[in-house]
Amino acid sequence: MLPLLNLVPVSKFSSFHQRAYQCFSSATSFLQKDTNFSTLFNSCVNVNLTKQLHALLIVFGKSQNVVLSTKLINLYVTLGDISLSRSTFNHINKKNIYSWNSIISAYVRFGRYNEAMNCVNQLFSNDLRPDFYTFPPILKACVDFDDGKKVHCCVFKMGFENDVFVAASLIHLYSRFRVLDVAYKVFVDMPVRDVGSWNAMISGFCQNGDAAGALGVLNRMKCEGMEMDTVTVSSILPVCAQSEDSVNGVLIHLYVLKHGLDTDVFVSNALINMYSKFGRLRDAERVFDQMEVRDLVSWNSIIAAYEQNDDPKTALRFFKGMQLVGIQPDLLTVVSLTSIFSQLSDQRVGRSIHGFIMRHEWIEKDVVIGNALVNMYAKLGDMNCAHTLFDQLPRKDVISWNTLITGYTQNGLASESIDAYNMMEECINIVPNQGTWVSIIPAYSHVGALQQGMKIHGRLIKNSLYLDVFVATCLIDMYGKCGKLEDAMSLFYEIPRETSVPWNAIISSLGVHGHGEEALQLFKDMLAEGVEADHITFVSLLSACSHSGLVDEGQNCFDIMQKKYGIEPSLKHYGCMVDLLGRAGYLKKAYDLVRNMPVKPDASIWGALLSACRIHGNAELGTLASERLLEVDSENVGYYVLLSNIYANTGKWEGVVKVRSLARDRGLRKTPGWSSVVAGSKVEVFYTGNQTHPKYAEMYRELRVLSAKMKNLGYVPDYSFVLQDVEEDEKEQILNSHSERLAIAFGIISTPPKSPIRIFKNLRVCGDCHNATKYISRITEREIIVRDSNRFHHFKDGICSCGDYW
DNA sequence: GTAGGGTTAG
Repeated sequence: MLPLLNLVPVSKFSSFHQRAYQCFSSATSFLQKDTNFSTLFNSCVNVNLTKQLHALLIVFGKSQNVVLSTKLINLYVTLGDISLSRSTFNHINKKNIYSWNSIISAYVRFGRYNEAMNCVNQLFSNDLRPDFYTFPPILKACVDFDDGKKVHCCVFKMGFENDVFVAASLIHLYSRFRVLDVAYKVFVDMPVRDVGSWNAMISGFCQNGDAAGALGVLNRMKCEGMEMDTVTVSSILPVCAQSEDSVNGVLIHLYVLKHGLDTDVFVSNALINMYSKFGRLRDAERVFDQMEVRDLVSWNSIIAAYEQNDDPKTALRFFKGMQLVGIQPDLLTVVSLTSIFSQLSDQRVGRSIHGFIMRHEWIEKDVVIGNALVNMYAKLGDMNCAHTLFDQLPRKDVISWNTLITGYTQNGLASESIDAYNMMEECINIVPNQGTWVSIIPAYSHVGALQQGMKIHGRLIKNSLYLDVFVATCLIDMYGKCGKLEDAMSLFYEIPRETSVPWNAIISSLGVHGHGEEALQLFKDMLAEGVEADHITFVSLLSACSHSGLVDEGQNCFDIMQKKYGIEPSLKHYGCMVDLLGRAGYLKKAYDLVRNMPVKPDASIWGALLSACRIHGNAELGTLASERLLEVDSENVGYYVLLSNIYANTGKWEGVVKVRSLARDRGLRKTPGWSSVVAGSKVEVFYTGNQTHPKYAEMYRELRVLSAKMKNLGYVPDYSFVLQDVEEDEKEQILNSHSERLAIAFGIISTPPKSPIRIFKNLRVCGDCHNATKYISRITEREIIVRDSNRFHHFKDGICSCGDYW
């Protein structure tokens, strides 16, 4: 009743009340002692009128009439005032079972289960005998207590078990306690079932996520000739949404229309949510448009629909519409808002939502809202705020931790992410879940922490979670990124692969290892197994072609992606194509592609072109690309470095000086280059030019010896990779102190002879170091695996797997 | 005069 009142437009609201008041006044002006007061209750549409009626009952000496008092109790509850219900109840001298039932169900309706149970205990200590009506509310209250079984025994002893209302409550209770077999037993033992009994059983399965069970019961219901009602439909629709069963979902929608169930708010809300999950926003909006009455859930649902389907602007428009009709946002509205403003990258409004939440003290109320805020700050790239807020959360659950860990990983702060994960593992009450694994494994991949990643893999094997497609995909990616391509492959063949997700990961792994042909073959296999390619598949594929110099194949993929799959190329796809053409030396073609793009090229596109210019020493186009680049992103220092590289390689030292001073003026500093090497179970990190390592002298000696041997075999240092304008012998010294060279030297002196060396570099590997590593692999008879920010290089017997093409 | 089974989340 109450929410309905809220929905009456303000203009109509007053006349609605006026009418009720007139009705009430004209009825009460002729009151006599023997009036039938019951009829007056219908006019009491608000608490004030009810209070007046209450006063009249007292004046006419009817306040001890248990029938009228019980009516009052119920009326006050309907109007939302439980304390008036309670005082009315207290004033009855001779309470009967009706009044007890009313006050108990009143408390249950308000979720005040403790008080409901107190009443129950008082009732039991009186001489009154509970009846059929007493138990359903009690059973509902039992979800907060563990004595459901005790109440069931009581129900059983009193012979109420066969009452359809009591049985439905029992089914509901056992479902809530996740003992579906007992719930099902109650259900099948019922001698007579009404639609409510079927609904209780169906929703029991639904709320335990058992779609098949729910649909099974629904089917039987149909066979027995029982028609679905609004409750059945609103229980089953979320299941269709969750199991992506659009066939049944749409069939049920047709049923709804045919039987006129669409006037029910619950049904329409469930339909909106279902269509939203299917990504069918037009259908969701049509349902919303056709609703006669919309409540808070309807608005929240349509807002969330657009928010979750990446249309924050429309979501915001609906939020404004909601404010316009005077519906107050609740916690869930605000959760959507946090996501909307992180999608819109709107820091300012994001902060104001934070303020709004603080003013309403909602952080204390529900952990979800705090998590949503942490997530918002993380998505806005402000990990300081995210972490501060996280520390202040009054309650943290596993999702709070996952949000923090993911935030760090996605902002490229892998070691902070790992720190957060380690802190989480110290909390005894937090159990990591799927979300934890998919946020921590990528962090391990990022820093190449293979050992830790494998430890998690081992842990996941025990609970079979490694078969979860998302977790497994992270593991595949990790093995790929840590150089264990065979392990990535064998895991890939172990797991279910009906969706594109694991395929994309393995194709991308093959790509960064330079196995373009195999990547193309896997793409064919994927299609042969009937798996549909998506836009990410093509990013992986195009980048695989690019790494292997498969220009024609890449071009072909780019074409069929649009023509056969109808996928519009995104910036990522264009980036891959520019990279593919540029690296292969088709600089003009690459530039033409950029000029004719229907979308505005961003920094990554110009960056790809610029790095192609560096490879092919085209200073002219390089300068042009970098000019465009600095227009769209003048903050990224990497691009200044690339341009200064081009100038250095072409001997234009004045250009180098110009770029450097430009970067300096803008307060940008070069990202320090570092390389790490795995020695035993430890990971050692080296910075370029770092001479403070305890074993530096030993490493440097090793490098001198190697250098002499390399020169005998024909190695000539390539000084164009030295950016400083210094003397020749100093240049050699500089090359020898590159971080990747230091890491290799450390690997050689601290691991057994002929064992493989694994190196990670945060930037791209230097060209001279690449050449030198080939010689080193031959001299030391070692396999050297270098992963740089772009791809893998496997050095063996003096050659590199990338064929010097990178 | 009183009762059951239903929709939205990080």
